[in-house]
Amino acid sequence: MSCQNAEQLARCLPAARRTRQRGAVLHVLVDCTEFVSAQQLHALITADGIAVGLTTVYRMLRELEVYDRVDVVRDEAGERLYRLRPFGGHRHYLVCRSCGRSRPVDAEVVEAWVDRVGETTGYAAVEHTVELTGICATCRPTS
Amino acid sequence: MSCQNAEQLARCLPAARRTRQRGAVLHVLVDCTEFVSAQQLHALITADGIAVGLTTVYRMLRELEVYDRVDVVRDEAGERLYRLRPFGGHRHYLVCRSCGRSRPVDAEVVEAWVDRVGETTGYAAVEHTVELTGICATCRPTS
DNA sequence: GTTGAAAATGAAAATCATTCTCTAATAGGG
DNA sequence: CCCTATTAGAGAATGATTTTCATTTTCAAC
Ligand SMILES: [Mn+2]
Ligand SMILES: [Mn+2]
Ligand SMILES: [Zn+2]
Ligand SMILES: [Zn+2]
Repeated sequence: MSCQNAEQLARCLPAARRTRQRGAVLHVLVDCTEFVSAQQLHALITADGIAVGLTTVYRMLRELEVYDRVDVVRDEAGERLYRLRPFGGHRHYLVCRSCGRSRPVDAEVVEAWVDRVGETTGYAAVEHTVELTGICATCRPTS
Repeated sequence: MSCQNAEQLARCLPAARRTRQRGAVLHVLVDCTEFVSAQQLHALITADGIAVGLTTVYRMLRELEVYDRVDVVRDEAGERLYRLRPFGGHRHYLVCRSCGRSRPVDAEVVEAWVDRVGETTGYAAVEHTVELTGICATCRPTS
């Protein structure tokens, strides 16, 4: 089910030791096809019958974020949602406000625009956040 | 100093009554040229010698948001920052991560891209968040 | 000018995701 | 096995925002 391998992922991180907990977080995260919050992820791991502290889940997600292995978005409540980054660069997503399912969108246009803004304005180290939400076909009430 | 008028703004909201507090929030907000948090705004009002509860400030900002009179961004800590919306439609901003100064950017390209994504994917009611941050010329260390 | 119902206020408490602290557990090299 | 630096995690702390609810205020009607 994994589009990435948990062991491989572990090797990208600087952790000195291999623990049951770190393994569990990565294994479950690899199987997540949608964005999940730290708490949801913790619940999923727990549901698998593995005991891992919430603190550890938060720690690992932050670590993955620092090492650019996850994309992060905020939901409407400001809660942070994580998803393993499928490929090299980051992606942007269109998330259904009803069911939460997301699909990556082609944002080349936007990336180019961001670069241009950086050049035009003289701002350095320009970073961007781009998030799209909508109601997917499945969730749309049948008219 | 106002690019908008507080009284005019008050009329856009559904409030049934005119109070000293509501007036104060709007007056101070009108003079803010940069994004401010609810707490900063509260401090500014207090500094003006007007007593207004923090609760009331939060309430008004939420109201202004519901009625599309403010643009809202989140800083890196996830805190919400508000700014009166200058014109009809919403704007996107390039915010300096060092000093917080922001400038609107021309995002026509992005708006068009968003529309296209909506059409292409079949998602309804597509909404977007686009935020840019960088380091402005003033803040950049002189090399 | 008075009155009163509804609206608005705000102090204090609650919420809740996230971070911090600090002790106990343990991985893993020697 | 031993030792110790690393990791785990329970519980407390944090802090922005929201909720509660008793009190105050507005303003239209009298
Ligand atoms: Mn991008
Ligand atoms: Mn836009
Ligand atoms: Zn959906
Ligand atoms: Zn700056």
